[in-house]
Amino acid sequence: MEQTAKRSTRSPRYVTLADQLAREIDTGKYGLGDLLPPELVLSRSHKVSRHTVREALRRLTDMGLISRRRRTGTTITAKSPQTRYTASLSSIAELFQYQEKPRYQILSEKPVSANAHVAAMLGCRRGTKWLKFEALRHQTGKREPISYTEFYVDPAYKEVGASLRRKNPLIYAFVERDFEERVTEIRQEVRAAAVPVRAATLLKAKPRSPGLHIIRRFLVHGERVIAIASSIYPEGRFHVTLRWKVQWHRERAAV
Amino acid sequence: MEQTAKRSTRSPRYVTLADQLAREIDTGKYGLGDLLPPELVLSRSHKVSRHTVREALRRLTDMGLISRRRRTGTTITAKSPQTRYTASLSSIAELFQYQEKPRYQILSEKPVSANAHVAAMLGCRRGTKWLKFEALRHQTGKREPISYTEFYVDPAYKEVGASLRRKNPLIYAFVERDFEERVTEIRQEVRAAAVPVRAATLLKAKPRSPGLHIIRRFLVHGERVIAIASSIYPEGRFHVTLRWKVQWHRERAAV
DNA sequence: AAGTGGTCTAGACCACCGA
DNA sequence: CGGTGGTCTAGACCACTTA
Repeated sequence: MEQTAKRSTRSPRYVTLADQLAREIDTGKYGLGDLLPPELVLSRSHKVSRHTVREALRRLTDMGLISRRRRTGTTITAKSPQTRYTASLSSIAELFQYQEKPRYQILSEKPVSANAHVAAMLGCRRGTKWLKFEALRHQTGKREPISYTEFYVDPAYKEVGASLRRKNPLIYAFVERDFEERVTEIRQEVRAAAVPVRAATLLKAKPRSPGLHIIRRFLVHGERVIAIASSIYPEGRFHVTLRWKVQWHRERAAV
Repeated sequence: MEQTAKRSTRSPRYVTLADQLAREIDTGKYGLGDLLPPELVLSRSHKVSRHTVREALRRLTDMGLISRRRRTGTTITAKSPQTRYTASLSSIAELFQYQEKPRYQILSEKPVSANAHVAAMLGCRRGTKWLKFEALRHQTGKREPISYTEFYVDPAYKEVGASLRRKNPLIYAFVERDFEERVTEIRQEVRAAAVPVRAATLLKAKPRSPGLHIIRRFLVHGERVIAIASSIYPEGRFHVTLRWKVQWHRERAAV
């Protein structure tokens, strides 16, 4: 086998190699939790440079098939690709999909202790302490508010209170400023819900009319919830849009 | 400057370089649409190997700051990071968030020509031809259907018709099987909507009660729409969940 | 035709961390 | 301590694309 082999395929070697390894993982040559051979071994056995091996393994990592640790080696973490499509967010602000700067009107602020209902919604134990805010979001030029939000913040994050107590606070802005560096994960739930009577009054919407109920949980270290926003949007005032794009392409059969 | 310089920082060189370039882009040394110097120039001017430059540029690409094309060069596409949080989908099936295999019941099938309303929803010109299906999605163990879906498919994709005409078709399955290789983008819209009378009857739901209206557009080549699913989910039967995770971390000041 | 990014090799040293 | 992946160098040829 010479240097350039034949490579009738147009694919780079690292793609060919990645595909081959992916197939071997899928067909059971390596099982979940098994170790892939070290880079140098793969390099020798496949007659490519270590760089090419690393490029291939990077590809498998992007597919979510393997995870790598020094000294330990390369572990199989999945048998088939995990992340074919991805959507992205440039900032927390975008999660709320503002076209322009929104204004928030804080209606109330008080410390609360989670009762059963709140505990369920917040995914915490009963009795946990939270700082609760009620707010209306307004859009310039519109008479009716866009949404009614109940905002729960871990009391440990006191600076949030100060941010919100400012006149004309920007909830998203405070989240950005105070949290963005720390928030490692955001979980979002979107449901259909009738607009509750109290919210409807504040929102100038028809009580029990259709609405979106969106809960957004902000986590640090991927597990601890530090803030939750539970929002009601009456029909027609807001919608969630998402663009999923393919992250990588399957190679065409062959081999 | 020696080989190893001083590097009091623990960061690899490609990270340092990426951060420096990101800062230069942010502070206006390079403007939107400008070209970054070629790899070889950066390699010489920063006294690092081309490989290190490429690693740094890969990082900037991941941040969405630059896009690269052969012969043309490296173009600045944003002044600040674009994709701090990402969500992922392992397959098209997951878009519909099935816990188990759903069953679809096809109610009707007919060719249609887009009228104004359909054209608006599908984002196409009036008069465009589509193959339209109506379907109910059932979940085993539940008496009521989960959703009512109007499905529009580009007639060019005939095999879809065949797939759907099979007994007990799996819409997601056909999308997977017939489309997955080609679909490069999916756009999803989630709105609040009252359940229309016809859908309510089929779904055994209260007419005009709150529901989710979800439109999913399937695109090839990132622009041509080949299929659209417009679904109604009555309250309590379905919800959309998303997990956004930080993709990369800002480097700590320094430098 | 020429210059860009894309791929690839052969080597080297380093940092981490489990045995 | 030794072996792993992580970083880095100095080269080379290739493929694409547009001026």
